[in-house]
Amino acid sequence: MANRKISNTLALAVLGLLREQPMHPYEMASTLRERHKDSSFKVNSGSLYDTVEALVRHGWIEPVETARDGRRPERTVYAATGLGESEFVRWIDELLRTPVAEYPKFMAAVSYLGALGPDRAAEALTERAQQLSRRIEETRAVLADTVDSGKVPRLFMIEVECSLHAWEAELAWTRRTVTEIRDGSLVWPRAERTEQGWTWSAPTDTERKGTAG
Amino acid sequence: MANRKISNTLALAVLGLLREQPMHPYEMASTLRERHKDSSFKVNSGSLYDTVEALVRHGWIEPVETARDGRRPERTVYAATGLGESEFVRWIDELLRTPVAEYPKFMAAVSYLGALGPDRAAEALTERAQQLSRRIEETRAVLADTVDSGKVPRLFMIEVECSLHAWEAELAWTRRTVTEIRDGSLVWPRAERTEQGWTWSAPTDTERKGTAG
DNA sequence: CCGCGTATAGTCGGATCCGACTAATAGGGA
DNA sequence: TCCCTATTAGTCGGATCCGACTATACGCGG
Repeated sequence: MANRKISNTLALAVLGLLREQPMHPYEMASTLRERHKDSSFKVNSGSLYDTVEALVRHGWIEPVETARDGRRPERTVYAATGLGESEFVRWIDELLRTPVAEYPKFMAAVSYLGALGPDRAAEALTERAQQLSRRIEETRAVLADTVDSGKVPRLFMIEVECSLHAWEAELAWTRRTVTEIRDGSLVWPRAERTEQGWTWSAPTDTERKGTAG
Repeated sequence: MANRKISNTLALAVLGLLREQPMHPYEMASTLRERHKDSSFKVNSGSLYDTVEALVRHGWIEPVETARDGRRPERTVYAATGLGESEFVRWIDELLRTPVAEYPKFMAAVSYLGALGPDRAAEALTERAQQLSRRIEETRAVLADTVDSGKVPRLFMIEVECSLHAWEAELAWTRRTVTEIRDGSLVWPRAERTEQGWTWSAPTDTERKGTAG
């Protein structure tokens, strides 16, 4: 069915760009990259062209021109329709208002943290913490170079602040968890099979790591 | 190509379950729900059966029995292979170690917060804050009923703590942003078309909302 | 003026995802 | 006992996603 509601947020980005001016898909992709929006939207050329077609099917955008420059492939230029402009705003409102379940890969892995055992788990999380803080520094640098320097209004990069905040929170949790593993406050139970599923028992004091203190 | 690396984390969940004991797919789904793991993994029946097949193709799991109970559809029971068990641990390690870009829907919407105008944006974020805090309360209740009451070891629900932490951070950012919109510290520039792309200007003092204080 | 790397612009086929559907049985109230 | 619903178990076809690929043009060092 062509009428399944559009869910890919890349369509939101397309709509946002076409609200400013008509464009062909390749230009959308490069504009998004220029504006650092490729950290909020997964810009994949294949998906982009599919998304544009889906938007046309829904009547949210329409082709306005098909130009050919020399013998390069044709470029089809699209523009937002009135419907598209209003749905753009409605969709943003909905996405902001209503939290939906997301399934980040990190959460899946944390879910089975136990399988690594305390030492390897702490080591892996420590490495993540390093990479996260590097990424945070890089992002701060981008903000300094765009917003703080007055090149771009803060509102236009507000999502960068938002994800920065999220990463900082993740970093804090990660570091805290490493500490709790090392000082023994996050206990590794020993699981055992019985006829009726699983039981577990807290390790005895002598089994616990001696690093507590 | 059947050899594209498995990326769906539902496969991680399957592996985690089969490491405990052989199971048929439907039982995997219900076990995951019972254990509240359906908040870290998107458990969709269609995807589940596809994922199981992919795991078989990769040799990470294998069918061990095909039972038929009365005239019900056949149930195929699977077990993890040695390869599957080791890849399970390796995969978790990798997912923990290396942060990867995710594209949450919220971030996409925040990216175009400007399009709603200050009043509607603040209103939408306020509603989100309410829903988030409700969800946080519910999650706390689940933790109280499982971990705090000693029914389940903390390590086995650690991902719930992790996502709780993430939601709290999101809630904090959301509330702070509402405040900044209302007191005028997050400024709405007026964008204008010129021949050379866009310019913007900060609103004059008299244009700014009078709620600042 | 000839390679050669990079930018431009988009296509294609297969992998993946998912919701809606089927179909049988168990349980429980009237 | 008979119907209605919930649970058990899985199938199917289409929608979506994505990486790898094609093909032209442009700049520039030698």
